Amino acid sequence: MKYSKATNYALHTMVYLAAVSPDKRLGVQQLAERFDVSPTYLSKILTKLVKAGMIASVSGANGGYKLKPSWEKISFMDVIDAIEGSDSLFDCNLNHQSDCVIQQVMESAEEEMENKLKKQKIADIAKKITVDH
Amino acid sequence: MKYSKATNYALHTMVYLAAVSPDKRLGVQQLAERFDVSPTYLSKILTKLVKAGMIASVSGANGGYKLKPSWEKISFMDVIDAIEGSDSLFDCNLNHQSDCVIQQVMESAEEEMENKLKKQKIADIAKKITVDH
DNA sequence: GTTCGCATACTCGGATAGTGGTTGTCCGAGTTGTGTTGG
DNA sequence: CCAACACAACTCGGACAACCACTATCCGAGTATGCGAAC
Repeated sequence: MKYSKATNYALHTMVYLAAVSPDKRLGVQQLAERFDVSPTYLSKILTKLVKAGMIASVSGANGGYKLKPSWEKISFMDVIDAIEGSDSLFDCNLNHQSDCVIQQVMESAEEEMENKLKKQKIADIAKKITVDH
Repeated sequence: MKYSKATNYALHTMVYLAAVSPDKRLGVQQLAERFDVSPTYLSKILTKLVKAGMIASVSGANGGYKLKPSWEKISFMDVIDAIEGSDSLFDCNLNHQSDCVIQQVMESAEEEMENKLKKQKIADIAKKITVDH
């Protein structure tokens, strides 16, 4: 089990947008070049972030992606949910009568991680960035 | 991203072995029937637990699987590691100069979950089981 | 009664295959900025 | 000088393909148990 590369690209893009300049519009080509991905693939990932309401896309010449006004509230968890979906990491598909105790344990452990990720805002990390990411 | 079904089967098997009777030997057929899996597939999963030193397998007539003496120390995390491997959930494969801050955030969040899973012993959960699981 | 051998029940592990999700690529369509042309 | 038009740059989104991990099955090999036959 691993987080997908798409999640990685999404997180890096968000942090980069926040670090460089939250108002600046950046073309997918520049972003793709920076992260060494194909532009069309990155575009597909960013579309998910657009649908989740985190960034805005501008078509046409000089178009690109830009953070939306409410960007400072966005957490790591938000981005991950947008890409991976918000399903639980663990599903007990066995049909026992009662609620599955194992399921409960796994979910509560997962919550620990999610709480940490909800606290971590993209904006906080963007401040720490110097050149890269 | 999801935990595999194999992990679910492994956890259920461990809890079941601990609940029924830690010394009792159970055939893979009974176990498979209980969890509604094919015996050969479950056997393949349990082999990983054997190699991790959690259970012992006995060949031949009246053979089966049994918990090893040290079973009470086994945590959820141990079982998950045995099945899924102990790699980090998140790998930043981008080559930036410095250490990736995003990677650090993800790893620390993951640790929160892992700590919880390390505290949860199979034996503790086995006590809560009545009939099923 | 004891021992040997065989059938039986069982796990082990490699080979194999289906399936679904991830990772990409390709391309046509739509959109915006810019420059050019014609009045 | 201004308006209309054409072109270039760019994103959008669907279709499609390669790849890999997960899931699962099959079967031959090895192993322990128990029963029966032979001495």
